[in-house]
Amino acid sequence: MIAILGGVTNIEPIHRGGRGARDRILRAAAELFARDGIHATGIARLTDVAHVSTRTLYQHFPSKDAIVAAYLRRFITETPVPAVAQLARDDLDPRARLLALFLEPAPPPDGVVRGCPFHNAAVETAGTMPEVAELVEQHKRTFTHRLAEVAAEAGARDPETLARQLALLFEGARALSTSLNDTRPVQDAHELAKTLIDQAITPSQRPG
Amino acid sequence: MIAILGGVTNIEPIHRGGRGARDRILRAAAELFARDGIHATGIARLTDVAHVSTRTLYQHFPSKDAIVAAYLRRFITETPVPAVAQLARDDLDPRARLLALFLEPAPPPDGVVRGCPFHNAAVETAGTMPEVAELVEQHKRTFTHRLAEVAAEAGARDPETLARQLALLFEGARALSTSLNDTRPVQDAHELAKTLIDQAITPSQRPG
DNA sequence: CTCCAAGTATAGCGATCATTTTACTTTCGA
DNA sequence: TCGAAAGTAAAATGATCGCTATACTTGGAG
Repeated sequence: MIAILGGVTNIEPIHRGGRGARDRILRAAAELFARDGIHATGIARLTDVAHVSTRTLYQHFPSKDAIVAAYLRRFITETPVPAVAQLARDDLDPRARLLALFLEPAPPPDGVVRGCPFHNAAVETAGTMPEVAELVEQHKRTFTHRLAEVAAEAGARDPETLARQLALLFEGARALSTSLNDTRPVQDAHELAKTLIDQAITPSQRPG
Repeated sequence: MIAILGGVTNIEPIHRGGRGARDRILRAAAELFARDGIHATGIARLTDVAHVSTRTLYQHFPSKDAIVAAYLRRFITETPVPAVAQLARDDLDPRARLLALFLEPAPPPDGVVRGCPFHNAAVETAGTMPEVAELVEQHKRTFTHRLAEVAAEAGARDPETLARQLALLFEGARALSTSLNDTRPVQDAHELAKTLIDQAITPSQRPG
């Protein structure tokens, strides 16, 4: 049972009293884990950026692994990855929502392009954190499922197949952008997605 | 100037005398970095698997970073990533070579699917190792270039575009396989690649 | 006002990191 | 055969890791 008080984002069990240390920790984690990586971000750095003492941090989380898990969970329950949030926009028709996934992301301030936080976490942890691996898998599965729903809404002949294709394209765009340190692949993915979507909606026209 | 003696793989400057410590180190690196990740692999573990003393390791490489760079360089100069090696097979026609990229990889012994070593290195180092970032970018660029060559050979109307699409698909297949810990996306990529290649070769048939 | 949870700062824990050092042994071509 | 290079084992470097412990300060509800 989740109480929603005022307009404040408050999903996790309410930690009574106190002034938002937990929140600052998670916002610091969102910034540092995504930008510098999980291994490269130590607890000390986390407490510095969050303006939180070590003790407070460990009163909110039992371990760093738990912070990593909470960091990912937040992208699911509270602040979705921006691209994924596009799927929920009610000012766009379904086709436009699918394409909005591939809008060019803002260039990173430090010049280093970073990919999907979930995928990055999977790469960094390499199966050593079962909870993280589980969260990543779950997220990618529900993401593909959401894609299929929107694809169906858009009138795709085979929504599941289109969804898997777009998921593939999305992951490829992010990953290749990271490898090349350039967001050009997102544009390529956008164009390819457009033709795939249109082919999947328009009745088949190929010979045979 | 590089001397090629006998049939032995010997590209780096010849370290006279001695019995292959350098080689064992790099083979251990290939196994451990790829499977467990770069950060998770310590020098101690590297020396254990390579059956090499710490001192010997540091007589061959100035630092761990240098080992990481050499590990990646080896995939370029000596033992290409298996999928990339498919592009060079002379028993297949160009179209089949492009498709061979997406043959299902052998399932990992430990049950943890790992993606492209170059991409993984980019994610793990997050721009903190300039030489590594440079090697990853270079590799992805030349990979796409090779794709374009084979695409041209296969008679693609626009080889560069097809190459970028296939590169996107390849990266996506590997990355999503890592995230989902399942190689299913490689099959999806295979199917999509087939239609993309055929559409790119067959004269356009779409309305307009 | 007063109490207490939530917060602060900081020192220190053992473990592990990459790297260096000391001292000794093997291999092999000249 | 003999000397130098390449190898070995193992201890110690200082730094940093995640995490704990000690001692003190705040802020807001009853």
